[in-house]
Amino acid sequence: MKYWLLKSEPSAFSIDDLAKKPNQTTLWDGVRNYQARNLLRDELKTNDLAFFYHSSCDVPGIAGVMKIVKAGYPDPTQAENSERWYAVDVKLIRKFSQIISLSQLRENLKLQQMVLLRKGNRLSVMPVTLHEWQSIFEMTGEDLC
DNA sequence: GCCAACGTTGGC
DNA sequence: GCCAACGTTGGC
Repeated sequence: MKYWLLKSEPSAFSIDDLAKKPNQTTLWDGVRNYQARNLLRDELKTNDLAFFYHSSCDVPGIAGVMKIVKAGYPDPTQAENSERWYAVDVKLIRKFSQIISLSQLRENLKLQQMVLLRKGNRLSVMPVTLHEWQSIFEMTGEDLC
């Protein structure tokens, strides 16, 4: 099993929006970047886990955890009959009691190598190592998923 | 609103 | 293939 981080602007779709979806499940669509697309199409697998990251908002950071419940398939929001862009289905597993803010993540020396924290990073789908996953759960004080 | 850092486009 | 111009992302 692998670990991921998926970004969304909460003004467009937040973790609370996901919580309101039937079965707390939705498709993660609209990714229009080839590197992120390749990960969605080829690497994210059913039962992988992913952080839900809130970007471009008052407190950017990690809001909770999702599970990939359907691996990559052509994004139905693109022009008809194209297979250029891909989506996955995600299910909410847990909303953290508090956002793990970007500034907190930057302060954690164990996360210095995290893709999210690298200068200029703009990927909306990115891998998270097991070590990083565990370190972030230590920051939450919650039980590991 | 600003701007750095990337990604994409399109002329050559 | 190069690169300038432009568009987007996303933190601040």
